[in-house]
Amino acid sequence: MSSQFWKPGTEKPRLLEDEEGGVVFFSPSLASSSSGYGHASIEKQRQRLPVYKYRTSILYLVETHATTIIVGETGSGKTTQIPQYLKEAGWADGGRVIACTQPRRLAVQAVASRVAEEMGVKVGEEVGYTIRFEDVTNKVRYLSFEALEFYLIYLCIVIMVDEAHERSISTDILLGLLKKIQRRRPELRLIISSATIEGKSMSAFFQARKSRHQMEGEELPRMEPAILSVEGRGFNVQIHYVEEPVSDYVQAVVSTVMLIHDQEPPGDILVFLTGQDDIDTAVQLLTEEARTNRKNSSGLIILPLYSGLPRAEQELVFSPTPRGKRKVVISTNIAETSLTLEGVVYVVDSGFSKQRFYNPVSDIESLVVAPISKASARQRAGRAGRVRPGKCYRLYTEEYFVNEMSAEGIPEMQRSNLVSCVIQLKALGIDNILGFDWPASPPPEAMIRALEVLYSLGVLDDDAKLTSPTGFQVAEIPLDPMISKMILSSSELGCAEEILTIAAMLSIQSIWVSSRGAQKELDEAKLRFAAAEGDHVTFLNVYKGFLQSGKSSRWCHKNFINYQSMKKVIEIREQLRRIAQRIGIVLKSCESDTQVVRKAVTAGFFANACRLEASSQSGLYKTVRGSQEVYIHPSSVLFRVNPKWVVYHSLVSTDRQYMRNVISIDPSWLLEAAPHFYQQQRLNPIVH
DNA sequence: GAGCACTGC
Repeated sequence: MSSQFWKPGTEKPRLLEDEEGGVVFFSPSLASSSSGYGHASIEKQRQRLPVYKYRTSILYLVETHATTIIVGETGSGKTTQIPQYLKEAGWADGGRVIACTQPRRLAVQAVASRVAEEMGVKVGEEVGYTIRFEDVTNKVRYLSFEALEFYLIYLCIVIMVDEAHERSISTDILLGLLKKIQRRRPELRLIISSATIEGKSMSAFFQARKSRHQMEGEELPRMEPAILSVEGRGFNVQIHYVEEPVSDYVQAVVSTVMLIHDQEPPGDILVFLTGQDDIDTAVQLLTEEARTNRKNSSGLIILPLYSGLPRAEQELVFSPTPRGKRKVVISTNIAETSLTLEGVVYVVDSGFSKQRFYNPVSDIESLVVAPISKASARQRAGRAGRVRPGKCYRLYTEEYFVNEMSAEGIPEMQRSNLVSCVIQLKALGIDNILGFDWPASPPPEAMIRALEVLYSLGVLDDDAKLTSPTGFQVAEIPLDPMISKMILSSSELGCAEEILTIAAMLSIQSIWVSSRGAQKELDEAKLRFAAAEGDHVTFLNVYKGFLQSGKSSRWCHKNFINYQSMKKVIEIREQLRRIAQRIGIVLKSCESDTQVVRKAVTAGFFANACRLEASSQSGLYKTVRGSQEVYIHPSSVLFRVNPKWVVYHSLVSTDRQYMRNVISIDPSWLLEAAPHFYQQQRLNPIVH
C-alpha cells in the first residue's frame, strides 16, 4: 500500500449530497474484486467528490493505525466512498467484512443502494444493510455478545462509525464496545467519522488503553489514533451576529427574515427555532407582516417544518421554489441533521433548541429550551452553503458565541434514562456496567436508577444478572423494557394479541392527525373511539376499526387518523408478533375482556402508578412511588375524566408534568404485579 | 388544554 500523503489542493470541491443512513455491511467479495465497475460516468462522479483526493491518505492511515479519526462536514462523500476505497484496496478480501454504522435508519437503505449502484451490484450481494427487524446481510441481527464478538473478530476487519459527533447513546455504546474488542483484536481497524473537531477528545478516548503484549516481529498498527481533516461543504457561508443580545428571538426571526427578503438577492431562507409553538407563532407573524407591511412581500412562501406535521404539509418544504418567489422554512432541529433542504442560501439561527434532560432522582425526563453548542451552530450555518455561497444570521452576539457557547452538546448518555442502555449491555454479557469504559460516563445515579428499575421488573436478579427466562426474553424485544415486560405478562394473562397492538401503537409518535385548525373535529373523532378505561383500550378500538375498514386511507382521513402511522403500526405489530412467537409467548386474544389488558399494562408500568389527590379540583395526581405532582395530558381520552387510579406510559415535562397515554387501574393490581415494589403498608393508607 | 429529533437488544 502506498505511503504517499495527500497535499492540500486548491480546487474547491463540487458539492454532492452526502448520504446518511444506518448500517451498511460490505460482505466478502465473491465476484472478482474490481472488474465490476462498468460505468465510467459513475467513476468520474466519484472522483469529483471532495473525499476523493484523500483516498490515498485514508488508505495509508487505516493501514498503519488501529484507529483513524476523520473530521469533516457533510458533503464530502465520506459515507459512501470510504468503504468503497477500502474494498478496492483489498480489505474485504479473504472473507472479511467492512462495516459502516449510521445513526438513522431511514437512509440506511438509501446509502446501501447508492453504494450498490456505484459498485454495479445488487443490495444484498456485496453490499448489504441491517436495520431493525430487517437484515439483508443476514449476519448481525439478534446476536448475543459472544456472537457479536465472534462476528467482529472473524468477519469485520474495518468498522467505520459514522456521524460519531452526534454522540447518541447507541454510538457511545458502540465506541465503548469497539475499544474493548480492539484491545483483544489489534488487527481490527476503526474509522471514527465526525463532523466536528471533537476528534481530539475522541482521540484521547482511543488512546487511553492498557498496554498489551506485542509479539516480536508482529506487524501491528500504531495504537495512537490518526486524525485526518477532510473538507466538506463546497461553499463559504458568511456569518452575521447581532450586536446586542435579542430579548425575543421569535420577533427577531421575523425582522431578520424581512430584512433578508428586502435586501438580499433570491435564495430560500431556513430558520431554526425550538418547537411547534415558536414556529407557529413565527409563521403567523411573518404571514401577517408579509401581507400588511411590505409591498414586495407577496413573493414569500412561509412554511413550518417539524416532525409532528402531517406528511403532506411536511412535503411542501421540498417542492421547488417558483421563479420570483422566496421560500422561508421555519423549522425545528429536524432540518439540522435529518432533513436536507435544497436551495437554502440564508440561515437564521435562534441559538436555541429543545433538548432532553433526565433527572435520575425523580426519574423524570424533561424537554427544555436550551442554548445550542458551537458544533450545532456550525452545522446550522452549513445548511446555507449547499448550492452557492450563503449567509448565516445568528441571533446572538459574536462575544457570546466565542466566550460562552459550549463547544459540544452534552452526550445523550448523560441526559437520558438508561434502562434500555443497561439492558443492552447486559444482553451483550457486560456485567460490570458501572466500570464500562464510556467515551463520556453517564451519571452514576442514572445507572443505579436504571438497575433499580430493571430489578423491580424482574429483569435483573440480586447479582444484577439477567434473570431467566424473563431477563433474556425482555432483552430479545427491541423496545423499552417496561413494554417488553407488559408483553411477557400478556402471555400469562391470555391477551398477547391485544397487547402487541398496544405496544405497536405506543412505539410510534401519534396515530392522530395533528391539526390545530380542526382541533374540535379531531376531539370529536377521538370520542368515537374513546374507551372509558383509557388510551390503551382506545388504541385497540382504533386498530379494530382500521382493520374493519379494510385498512382504508379514506377511513383514516374521515376519522382524523394518520394513515401512514397506521401502516407503520401494522408493520411493527407484525414484527413484534414474530419475535413474540420466537421467545415463546402464547399468542391469544382476550376478545373484549379489557380487565386483563389493563392488568398486563400494569405489570409493565406499575412504577408509573398515580393516584388522584382527593381534594383536587384541577386533576392533580401524585405518583405512588415518589409523590411527584402530575396531570393527565390534554390529548388523553381520560383528560378531565380523572379516574382515581391510573398508570401512565410516559411523562411529558413542560411547565407541568403531563402523563401521556393513561389507563385506569385497580390499585390491588399493583400489589399483584410488583409486591416487592409496592409493599402492603405503602399502599394501605391510600387504598382505603 | 398541548407534542425537539432519532433508534432498537
